[in-house]
Amino acid sequence: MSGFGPGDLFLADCPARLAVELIADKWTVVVLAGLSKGPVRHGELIELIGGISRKMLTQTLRRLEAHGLVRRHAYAEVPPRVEYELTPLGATLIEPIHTLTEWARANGDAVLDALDADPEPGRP
Amino acid sequence: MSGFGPGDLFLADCPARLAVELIADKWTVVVLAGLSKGPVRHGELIELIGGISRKMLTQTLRRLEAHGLVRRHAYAEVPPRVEYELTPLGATLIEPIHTLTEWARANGDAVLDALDADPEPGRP
DNA sequence: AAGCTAGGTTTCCGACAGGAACCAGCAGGT
DNA sequence: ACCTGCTGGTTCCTGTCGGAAACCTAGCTT
Repeated sequence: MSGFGPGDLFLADCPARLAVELIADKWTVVVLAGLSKGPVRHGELIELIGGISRKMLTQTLRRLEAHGLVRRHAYAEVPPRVEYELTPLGATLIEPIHTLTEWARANGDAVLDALDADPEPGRP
Repeated sequence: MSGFGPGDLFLADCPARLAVELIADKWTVVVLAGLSKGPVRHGELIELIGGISRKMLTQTLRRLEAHGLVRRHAYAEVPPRVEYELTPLGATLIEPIHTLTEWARANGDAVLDALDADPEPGRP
């Protein structure tokens, strides 16, 4: 059943758990996907992603930068220009994320169907 | 660079985005990993995972159940016994999650190092 | 002088995460 | 009879977080 071994399951405190919490965030995965094609500007990400506020974009990018997954490059121009790109470490995260989004693309509808069929309003 | 195509990046509203938001939650990934070995009881998950409250466990499981990824089985015994197990759909999610946790296990320390080296407290 | 640009920050408010305490319902001990 | 314990779940309360909108910087254009 392709599971995780007994002590293999990451419990509290192990670094795997921290890393999972890193990306288990509403926007992180989407932002990383947006960066996967190469350097992108702040504004480009805003309209590429759709639905994210500037505040959350900046916040997410700063956190990724602090974790060494993203590098920020600000050009001293007017109007200002800022580009973000994945670090080598960050690039290694694209593959797992890609696996995930492929699953989502394949099974998203099934999830939607279940959600649509299930809604037992009350449970005694 | 193994990216996502131009229109391939999931934007708002596509089902992939919804599915990603499904699992982009603090506990969902960990709970699914905990279920990957077969039927597990509520209390077992509590102590297996460590750090999750009963409330959040129940909440997460209910949501996964509503999305068709988990099935709940309550035995009419005393003391009560409730087991949770993955549905076939839910089982298909284990592989992507496994890819993710493998990445986490391999790169968790690098992330920790970056986090530890970076902390530029203030940016003007 | 007013307005545009692009990235970022601040302010405010509603929603939610999370811990602690409580509940149901019956078995077994005293 | 009474009390206590086991297990899963729910309610209450509070700290934190997400999101919208306004404001900021700093130069160039009108």
